[in-house]
Amino acid sequence: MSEPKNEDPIRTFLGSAHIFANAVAQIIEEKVWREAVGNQLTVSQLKLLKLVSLSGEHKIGDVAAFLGISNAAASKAVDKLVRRMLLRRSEGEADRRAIHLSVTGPGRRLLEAHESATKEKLAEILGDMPPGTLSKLTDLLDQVSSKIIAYSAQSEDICVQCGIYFRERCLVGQELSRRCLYMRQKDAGRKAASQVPTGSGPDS
Amino acid sequence: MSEPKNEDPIRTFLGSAHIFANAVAQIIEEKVWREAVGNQLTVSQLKLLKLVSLSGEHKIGDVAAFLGISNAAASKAVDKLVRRMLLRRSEGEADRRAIHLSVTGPGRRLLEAHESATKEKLAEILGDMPPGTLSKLTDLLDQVSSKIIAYSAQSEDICVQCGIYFRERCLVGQELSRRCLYMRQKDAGRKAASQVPTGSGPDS
DNA sequence: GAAGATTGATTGTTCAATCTTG
DNA sequence: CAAGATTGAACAATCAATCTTC
Repeated sequence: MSEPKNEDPIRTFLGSAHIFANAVAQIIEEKVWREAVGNQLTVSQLKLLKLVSLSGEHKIGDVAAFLGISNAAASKAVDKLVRRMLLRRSEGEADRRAIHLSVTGPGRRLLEAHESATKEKLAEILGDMPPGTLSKLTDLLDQVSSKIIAYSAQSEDICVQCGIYFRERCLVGQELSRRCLYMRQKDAGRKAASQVPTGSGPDS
Repeated sequence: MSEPKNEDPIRTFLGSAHIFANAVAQIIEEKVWREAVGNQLTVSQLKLLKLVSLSGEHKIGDVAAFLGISNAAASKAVDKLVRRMLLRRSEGEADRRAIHLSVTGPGRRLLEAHESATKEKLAEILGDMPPGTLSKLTDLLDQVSSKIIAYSAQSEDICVQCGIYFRERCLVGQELSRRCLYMRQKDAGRKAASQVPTGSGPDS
């Protein structure tokens, strides 16, 4: 509808998807997010910081997979944040090949400021959407994402690229009946916690 | 729904949006598109080629705005495609500061192959969506995109970044009552065509 | 002088190679 | 030898500066 005698609906849909993706990336992430931290951090750095704060310690490879960048890029990004004293890097205890990451005090303060400022802005932008529209849209998006991801990867163990947005009940993961990186991480955390209660693993 | 007692619906929505955007960018564009042309072109190059073929001759600045990259990047990208004989670059007739771009024979053949291969794959991926779902999703996406874009830019004349996906009746542009770059282009083309029928302007 | 396009320096990203630990 | 992390070279993107044409 509203595209009367136009072309391929799939193509039309892709057009909307493209604009939407750009709007989210460029305006919400690039503009809203970065303004919230006074443009002191790039978007990748912000994501990295947030990821570590949410999910506790990580291997570099996991960080890279979550963020959708290469191993090398993740390593260098971590390096930069460590040098700015926002992240702490220590060697793994069990496996000395792996590193452990954690957020420092200043880093955590920066993130908290970011959280509240962003939440406010987003309410301003999307707050007047008809109630239910957003959740309906969320469901539809998840359905389509599942189809697309299912097409590309038959393998079970592929990250769905939730980035910093992982959540407890991820429709995409469910539809694909796939254990994404986040779920794997959680399981590992739970298993470890049952032995040594260090309190790892993201608590939603 | 399906996110029972979970967090902020806006945040949940952003998560889905993120995964969706990644799925479109990485799987549809990066994988499907590039496979369709045998990985001879990068996604940006493909978009550039397609843009020129769809909308006729262009100034570099327009190309950059459509594609969402900087002027400099656009200039260099054009350069590369010209060197590979897929694009033709000639000086503007009226305004010799501007350049005119057109697609060469090989370029057009490459694009046609891409078109049909992509269409086929997409039907395979999304073809079994319940009818109407896609158009409903399209409408919802446009609504949200409008809100986001409206927040960021008060100015009238800003491109909505449709990239190669511009269409005749763009909901986003309508909702914002904004003449996007594409529409400006069309108007200019129509005005010129009424004087000198050179056949410029994209024909849907 | 202003608008358009191009070039140079910097930054960030990837790929391949290397190094270290299991 | 395998898995993980880091480094070096190549490449693309941006910003600032320059050059040409109006």
